[in-house]
Parts: sequence; structure tokens; C-alpha cells
Amino acid sequence: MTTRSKEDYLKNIYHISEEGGKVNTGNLATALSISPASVSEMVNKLSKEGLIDNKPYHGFELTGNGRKISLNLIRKHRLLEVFLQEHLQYEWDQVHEEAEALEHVCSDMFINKLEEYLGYPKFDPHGDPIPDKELNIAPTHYKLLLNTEPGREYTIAKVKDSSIEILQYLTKIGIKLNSKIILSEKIEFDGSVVIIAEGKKNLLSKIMAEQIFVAG
Amino acid sequence: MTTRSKEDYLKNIYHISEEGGKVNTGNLATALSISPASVSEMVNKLSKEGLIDNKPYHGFELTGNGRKISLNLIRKHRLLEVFLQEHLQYEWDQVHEEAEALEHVCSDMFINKLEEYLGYPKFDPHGDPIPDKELNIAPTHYKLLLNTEPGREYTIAKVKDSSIEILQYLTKIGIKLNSKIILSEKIEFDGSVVIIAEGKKNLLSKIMAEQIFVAG
DNA sequence: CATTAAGTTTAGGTATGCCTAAATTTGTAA
DNA sequence: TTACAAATTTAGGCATACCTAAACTTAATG
Repeated sequence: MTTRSKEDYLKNIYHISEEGGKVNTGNLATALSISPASVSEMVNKLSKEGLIDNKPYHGFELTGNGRKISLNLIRKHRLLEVFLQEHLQYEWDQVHEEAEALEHVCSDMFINKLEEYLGYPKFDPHGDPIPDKELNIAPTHYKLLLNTEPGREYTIAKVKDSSIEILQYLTKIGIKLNSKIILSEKIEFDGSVVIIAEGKKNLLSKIMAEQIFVAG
Repeated sequence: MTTRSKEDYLKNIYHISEEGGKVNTGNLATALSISPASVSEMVNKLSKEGLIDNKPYHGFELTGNGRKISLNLIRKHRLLEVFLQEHLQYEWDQVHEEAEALEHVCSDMFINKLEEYLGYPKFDPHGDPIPDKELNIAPTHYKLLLNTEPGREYTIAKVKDSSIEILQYLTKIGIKLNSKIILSEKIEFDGSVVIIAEGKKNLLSKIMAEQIFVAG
């Protein structure tokens, strides 16, 4: 059986490895806000169920089946976000939490019908690609804003949806998806940066800036 | 805390007492497909939490708070059913199960926005009234088809949504909400009835007929 | 190559929500 | 008014998914 809890483990394993990290007990525990001991237990169960490949003391990764479950959840999450924002007037920073709850409960039939209803959108409100019915997901080549060439103009392609505070702050300073943005200055002392967006200069802390990805 | 499980208890207590029955360990156990022993335990917890009034060995009923939680769930359930049928092309017999899962998970904000999106519908696809935001629910005075005057025409006002098979069968013989229906003949032997709907005669078993309520 | 710190796993414990079997309560009928 | 059947509750157990504390691996360093 795949419970809500197991689904959360699988989805987080997917996200951590997407971001290039090795997946181990420690960082999964941090991501899930759960003790390492509990993660270790659950990793064993998931491994016995053939959803992850575990090398004790050396980390683990999704199997084909585990990846399918993760991608299906991500598909549900992102389509739900599109619905919430486009039809129910949710704000940018509100969609994530609601989708997080609904994704574990709505059926595949529901999501396929919703996808049709929405007109087969390709991206969610944060700029992330939506896997299709066969769980193919478009690769993205977005750059971290922090790694771009200062002075050049880019387009905001993605903002991580995990922090309500950041999304609210960005909205307040007029930044949204597809806004034009220029990295104006990097401050060595604390890693914060000065950006120009919508004609205005703003300071972003390092943590804020790390949530922003650009294209172009 | 109100968990999924507790919510199911409360909702079922509401439904049983709506149908005029006394609510006790036994019939709640039957409704939930759970052992009487488990129901007895949970009834104690709900009682301690002030959601039901329990007289051991003599049944129980919802308190004001318990009733509010139930009505809010029913509101969510019915609005979700309207959305599923009107926008996602769900069939009559498919809406109940999906709504049953989603109702425990969607937020009050979600359902208030959905209600607006749907244009404040007053009834769900089975004919049941939808409680408003303040949890007021319209009283209904539908009659059991079985108790109507033979030969007279009525309008189908409600069909219970709990059995997929019955809804599928009714659809097959052309019966839907607001269809005109005449009770043609009662067969004493097994309680089944002959009805005329959409110009055609059909036999309904007693169990089937008990699901149909009419107005007019 | 022995030590040790960091990271991981195991051991033992808790709450929830279910179960079966045994004990108790209730109301009715002899 | 006692005895009994039906309904209910209590007792003791199990699985899930979490916890803390203790034990164990690993890898890096002197």
C-alpha cells in the first residue's frame, strides 16, 4: 500500500535528486522535518516494497516504480495549482499548500479530466513543467539567478513554491513569473544581491535569491 | 484534533439521525463497516472532545459543535459533486466516491471559492440541498417513492448517492433527477414495484425503490 | 593504523484506530 | 423477579508512523 506518508517520502526523494543532491537519511529527514531514525525505518519499508534502491549507510534512489509514483504526484500537484490559480483566484503563495493536500487524495481519473478541462497546460504557476499522462516531463535548463551574468537581462522562469514568505515578498516588490530581471550587483559579505525588476532596484537576501531561476 | 476517521463518524451520525433513526453503537458500526467494539471506543473519544453527547448503552447524538463539523463536510461533499458533474463530466454514479475522498482534505477557503465559481448551487447532483457558508441547510419534504399514491405523477427529487450499482441501473432505464415518475403497482410478495418513467414501465426491487424520493 | 566525529541504524516507547474475545449491562419474557 | 438474549463495553493485541537514546558504520585525520 502507498500511504500519504510514503508518498511524501517518494516525492521528496525525487525533488532532492532533481536538484542534483545525493539522497541520504539526513537530508531526507531535513526535507520532511522528521527524525533521521524514522526516515531510516521508512526507507527500509520502501526498499522492501521495491520503490527505492537502498545501500545502507550510503544513500538510496528511486526505482522505476518509485519514480512513477513520484511523477504522478508531481503531475497532480502542478495541475491542481493551475486550477487553483486560474479558476479559483488563489494567490501565488496560496496554491502550494492546498495542492499538497489534494494531490494525495484525488484519483487519476480526476486529474486526467482536470487536465483536459484546463486545456493541457504545460507549466504550473511557479514555472515548473507538468508531466503528461504518460509521466513524460519536459527537461528544464533554467539557471539560478545567482549564477547569471550581472548586467544582462533574463526572464524569471521558475520560483520555488515551498516558502509562502518568499512568494509574498516577491509579489510585493512586483516580481512574477516571466518578469524581466537583471542581476545588478552581488554583495560578497552576506551573499545578498541587488536586482532590477520592473524598473525598480531591490535587495534580495541570499536565501531569497536562491529560490529564483531564470531563462534567456 | 479532527482526523479523517473522526469526520466519518460524525458525518454518519448526522445521516443516521437525519433519517429519523436513533443513533447507537450497532447501527453506526454497520454504517461504517467497523466492529461495534471500535465504535464504542471512538464514541468515547468524540464524547470527551465535546462533539457528541453519549449515554452509555443508550445511544448518542451530535452536539452543536459536532453538527457543525458534519454540516461543513456535507457542504464540501455536495459542492464537490456539483463541480465533478458539471465541469469534469463525471457520471452520476462516479461523483460520490471522489467527493468522499476530497471532502476531508480541501480547505474551507477552497470550498468557498469553489462555491462562488459554481454560482452558488442549491442542490447536488442527487437532489440533496447544499448548506450555505453559515451551514444553514434547506429542509426537504421529499416523500419515499414507496409511500406515494399509485397512479399519480411525481418528480424525482432525490436519489441516495451511496450505491453505484443503483445509480447505474437507474441511468440505464432512463431515470434521472427531475424525471417524471408514476408508481404503477406494488407487488406485495417481495415489496418490489412497477413504475412508469420516461414513458416506459420498469420493475424496481424494494431495495432499489427505497433509494428514490419524490416531490409534487 | 588507531581514533574520532558525523551520520546511520537499532532498540524500545507512544498515539491512533482498528481487531477479536470476554465481560457487562439492559430490557423482556417466563 | 429471575433468567436470558441482545447489545454494548472492556481487555488485550496488532499495524502504522512517529519519537529519543543508544549502538554501530564510515571515512577522515593525526
